[in-house]
Amino acid sequence: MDTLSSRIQNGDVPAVCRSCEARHGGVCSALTPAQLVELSKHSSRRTIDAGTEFIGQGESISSYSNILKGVVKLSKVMADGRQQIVGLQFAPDFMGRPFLGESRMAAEAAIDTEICVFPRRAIERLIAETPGLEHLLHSQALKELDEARDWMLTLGRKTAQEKVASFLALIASHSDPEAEEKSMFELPLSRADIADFLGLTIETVSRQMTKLRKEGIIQIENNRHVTVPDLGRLVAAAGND
Amino acid sequence: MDTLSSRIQNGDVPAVCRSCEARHGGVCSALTPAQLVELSKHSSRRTIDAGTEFIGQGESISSYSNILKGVVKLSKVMADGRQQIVGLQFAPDFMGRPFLGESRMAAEAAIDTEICVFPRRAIERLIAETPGLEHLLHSQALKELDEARDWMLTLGRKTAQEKVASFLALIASHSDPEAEEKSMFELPLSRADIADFLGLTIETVSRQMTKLRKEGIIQIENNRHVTVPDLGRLVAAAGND
DNA sequence: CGGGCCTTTGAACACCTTCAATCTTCGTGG
DNA sequence: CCACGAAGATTGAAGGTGTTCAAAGGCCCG
Repeated sequence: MDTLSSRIQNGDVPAVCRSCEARHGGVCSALTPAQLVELSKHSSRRTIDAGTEFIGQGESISSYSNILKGVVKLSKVMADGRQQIVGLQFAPDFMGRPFLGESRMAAEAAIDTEICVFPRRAIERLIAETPGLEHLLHSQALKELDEARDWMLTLGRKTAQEKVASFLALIASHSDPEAEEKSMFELPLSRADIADFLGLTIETVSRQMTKLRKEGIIQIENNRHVTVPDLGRLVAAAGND
Repeated sequence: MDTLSSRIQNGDVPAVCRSCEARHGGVCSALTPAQLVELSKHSSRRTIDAGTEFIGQGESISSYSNILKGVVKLSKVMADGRQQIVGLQFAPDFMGRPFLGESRMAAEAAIDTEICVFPRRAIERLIAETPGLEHLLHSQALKELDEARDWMLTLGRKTAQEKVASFLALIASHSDPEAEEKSMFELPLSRADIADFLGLTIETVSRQMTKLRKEGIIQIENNRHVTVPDLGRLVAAAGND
């Protein structure tokens, strides 16, 4: 629209940030061009292969990051190995636990993922001097809290079939943001991951997927590719009214 | 210590706030005396009897509040009546979901509770003009997110016995903040509430309590009064290493 | 002391898990 | 291009943990 001013504005923005999606929805959208320039000097892009854990549970944290592409799973492990995925993060989510020196969970790329890494000090300084940034992070924390509590209902009170349907509905909502009816997507998680997200076993997940398929609520190809002909039926199977 | 300046400072603080605990740990600690004066004009104390629901799921929100005394349970209900408690709040927690017009869950006093109620507009104006307040609320949101995710592990991966022990350990930690060994407290929840918090039935909760009692990990008198002779054993029974 | 509610206890059952075998998919190398 | 092997997914049968249904016991308050 206003090509002149946007050209000028872009002129101020670091080259690496110019094509970055996170600049619009992510934390960087709360920063001024000058702050972006400063931050970009200390930040770096990183590619993480599927299955790579890049933050360990209990590990001390020296950096934050932004997801540019991909899906990250956050998980907790008990001493005897039992595991629970406590959150999935998608682009352009911010990752890290502000104001806490160590991570209370592990972070692992569910599929091939790209992140932009910022030094911890730089972010904390920016938060202190940029109310808009703290507001944005506060909003994301509240959104994640809402999601965590929704999932507590799923974990505590839903049946295996409802749990699996809830998971599929969650992924569908992140794939086709505004699809009203049909939906198609690739599952970012293996059956084992889905089980750890739902508090079930691999076998139960598999059986419930088969059941949903036989009931015509979903179609599955090559294990990961899912088609949902009628989202309404899936949501109903998830127990969400 | 400096009695003069503290007298002057107290002189600026509204009478109703002077003896209020929340002024130290709660949201009000982030406000200046002048802001406190202004806010107190529009706020009011309220006593809520045990079992009274004072915010409904899906209800539109016109106020926030601070817990002065008591315990509040936050719960979600499914269409068919299945219920899950998704959080417990203690004094001096702030209650309400900033930046969202309606509540995604119900709030009910678990025991007799006192709260200080603020009009929504007043709080949102204060947040916008007081970075320290937003920081405090952000910190509380992150703390609640940590708690919610810890509980997801409990709901998804722990056995009934570990769940009940986890609940008792949680209550113990809120009763005797720094007790190293022994602990005594009154349970703020009925067996039915505990079941809804743990994703179990009343009967299973009862059976596991009996089991913990027979194993000597806890003592119970009059259903609600619990003594924990050795917190270490309870924590171990909760599966926390 | 009686009534109601909450809690405990018991027995049968169901759902999910466990253990085990088979099948599919996909990457690798011949 | 196909064959092979490993990893992941599905399916089956048996078993266990927690649920459901039912009854009895205990606590609180009139």
